[in-house]
Amino acid sequence: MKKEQIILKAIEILAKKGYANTTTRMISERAGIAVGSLYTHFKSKDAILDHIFQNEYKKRAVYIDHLKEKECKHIEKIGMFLDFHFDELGENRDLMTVLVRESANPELQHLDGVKEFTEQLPLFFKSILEKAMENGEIRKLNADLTAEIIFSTIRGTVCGMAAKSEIQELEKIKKELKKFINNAVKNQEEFK
Amino acid sequence: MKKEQIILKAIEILAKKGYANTTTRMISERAGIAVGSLYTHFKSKDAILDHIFQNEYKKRAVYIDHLKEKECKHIEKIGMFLDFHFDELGENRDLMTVLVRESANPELQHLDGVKEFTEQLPLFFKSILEKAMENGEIRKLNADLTAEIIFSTIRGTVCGMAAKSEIQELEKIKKELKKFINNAVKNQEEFK
Amino acid sequence: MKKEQIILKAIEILAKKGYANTTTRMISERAGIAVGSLYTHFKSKDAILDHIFQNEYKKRAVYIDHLKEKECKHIEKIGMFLDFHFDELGENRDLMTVLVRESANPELQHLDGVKEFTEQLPLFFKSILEKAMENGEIRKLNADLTAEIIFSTIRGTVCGMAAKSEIQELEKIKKELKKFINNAVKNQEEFK
Amino acid sequence: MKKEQIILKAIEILAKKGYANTTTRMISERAGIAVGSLYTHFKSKDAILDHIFQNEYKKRAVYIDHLKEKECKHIEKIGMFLDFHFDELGENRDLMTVLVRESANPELQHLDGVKEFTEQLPLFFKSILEKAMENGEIRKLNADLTAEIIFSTIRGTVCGMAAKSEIQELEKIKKELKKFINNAVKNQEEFK
DNA sequence: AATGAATGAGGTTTCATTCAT
DNA sequence: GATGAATGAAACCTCATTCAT
Repeated sequence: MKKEQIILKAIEILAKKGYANTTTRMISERAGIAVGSLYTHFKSKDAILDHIFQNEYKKRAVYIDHLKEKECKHIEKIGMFLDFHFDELGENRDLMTVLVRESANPELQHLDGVKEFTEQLPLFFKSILEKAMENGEIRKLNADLTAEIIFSTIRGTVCGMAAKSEIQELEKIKKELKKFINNAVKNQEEFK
Repeated sequence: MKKEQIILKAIEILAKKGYANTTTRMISERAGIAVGSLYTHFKSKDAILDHIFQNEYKKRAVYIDHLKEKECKHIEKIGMFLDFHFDELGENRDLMTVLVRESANPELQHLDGVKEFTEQLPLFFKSILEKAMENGEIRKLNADLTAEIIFSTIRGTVCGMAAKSEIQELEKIKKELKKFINNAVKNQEEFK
Repeated sequence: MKKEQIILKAIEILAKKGYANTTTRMISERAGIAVGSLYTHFKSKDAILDHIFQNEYKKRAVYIDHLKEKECKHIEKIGMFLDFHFDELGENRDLMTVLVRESANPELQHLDGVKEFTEQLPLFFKSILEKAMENGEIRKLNADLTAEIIFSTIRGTVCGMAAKSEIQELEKIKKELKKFINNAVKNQEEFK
Repeated sequence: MKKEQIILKAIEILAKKGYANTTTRMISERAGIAVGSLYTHFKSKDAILDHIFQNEYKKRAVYIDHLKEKECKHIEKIGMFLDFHFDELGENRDLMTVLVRESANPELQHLDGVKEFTEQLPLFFKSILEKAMENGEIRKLNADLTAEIIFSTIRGTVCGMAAKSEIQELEKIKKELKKFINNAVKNQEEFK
């Protein structure tokens, strides 16, 4: 599908240059089409980014629904979500860079896809944290804030670090990050 | 000093619009001077941002030097640095938003100030973590990666959350974040 | 006939937006066909307008021929022509708006249909005026100029006013305009 | 004044090509400046036309105020206004062409200058016609409609004819048009 | 005949930077 | 030092037209 082909090439450039420094001409050239042809597939430059975020949000929403029904400790689900996230990262580093960077771009908060992505995912973390607290799996904490912190930690880590690293490093980073978050929230009492 | 006046006003706009969507005209108007006058104080638009980052990096470097000589548990120093960071945030929210957002902007990585800011601070965390590990204050961890994770966590949290919140919320966020990081790195053994 | 269907829909849009602001896509969408299909019926966008003008010119030419053979005062023929014109206006307001507006568009003067429409109709008025003068039906006047004035008056009135008015107003406008023109040209002597 | 220089050159092109077919580049080139410089003087392409109409409306409004205070037959004032109009036409044919043509352009009706021009002038004719009727200077007629007809007649005549004619013809056209309008409205009774 | 994705020239507008005053 | 009009490259987007299906 041509539309997806454009998205793929757009992500490459967006990852490297950032949204504001990516021109429609760059995208069209990389995609091997005329500038005008971009507009037969997307209403505007914005719409390309929106499409990317919508897509990725949907993927995550589906996975989260799947997680919700899983029978395991709630807190493990955050680890699983991290796995999912890092798998994606392994497969498409540029995509993650774009998601992470532009989701913090103030000029793009009007896009539905971006809004969903930045608002819904923390809500997921929050609900997991709340259930894990009820179950005594983790220490008492402010679910709202901590959910945002986790979201931010993941976002920041991916942006600042993972994007620059070699593939073989990813596994190490993931392990470190999981341990980091796990310790951060876990119920210290059970060690006593 | 006129130069500092420009910086102050520039930060206000940069925080709200992002670097790419901030024009030199906006800055000059807000600063109450002519566009041309910007260029008697700064070589270019870039240079304004560079100046901001240089400034802030120096402030942190000074504080870090001061911390290094302090006699206390190494791990407490991260907490202190967080305090310092959040005090700044309380005083100048816009500034923090700019630092955090633009330090992740790929188009600005050529600026000396930005480079120092993003490279040197993790090095500081790393050195603290290493010493704290030697001292048995914290669990064994990959100092490199964890330093980056902490940097990213702070960066992400400020950008995604602190910037939007009311002042009275800041204290709560800071406490939550300190506990989060503290737990994440601390030596679980001591609970046994 | 498909061709006429396209014309009909094109007129609707042309009336509302003007030629330059009417796109081939708009026309094709309104006509319920693909853009490409426009070009199986018409050589170009221009050609659509040309076809409209050709059509309407022919209608008028036929009516004028019919008038020429009529046995009545010459000057009454202008009134009759006005009736014919306003009947058309009553039936298809959009069409009249297009004819009137685009016949004054300098970028369309190269179209045969447009040229005929703007050049031939005044000639008709002129010939009537000349005969009416010979017959002493009207005052002495410059037939050339007055013919143009009448044409312009009709054109201007339709464009500026008739197009905006309610249907029930049309009759009033027509009466007023006929009286206006009639008085303007009539032989004052006969009142003495 | 540079702004007026741009207007002058813009009018030349607008007269020849029409608004939609006049590009900002054409205007800037003819005015001997860079494209971007247009925008230091005008907010947009629209604004150039608006400026033209505002200007001309003001000129007419001033003259009309002057006419109102004149002591003479009301109906003579329309003749005077025609004189004023044709004097302008003699001095700047292109300007008149633009005023006349674009005042009928549906895509420009949102401009304040255009609105004033097309709405206020007929109101002036109307008020003259009403007073002239009270005074028995002219026959009984619908002042509203006739005012519009006169406005349209002038507009149409200028556009369709005067714009194309040689200067020496103008005087003839003006005389013919004055007589035309005069007869059209005058009180036939006085001839009895 | 009908389609509609693809084209690319060309439209309007923005903006960092310069320079004569 | 300060000014702000002028610059022109480059941004996003439109649209009449074509052509493979």
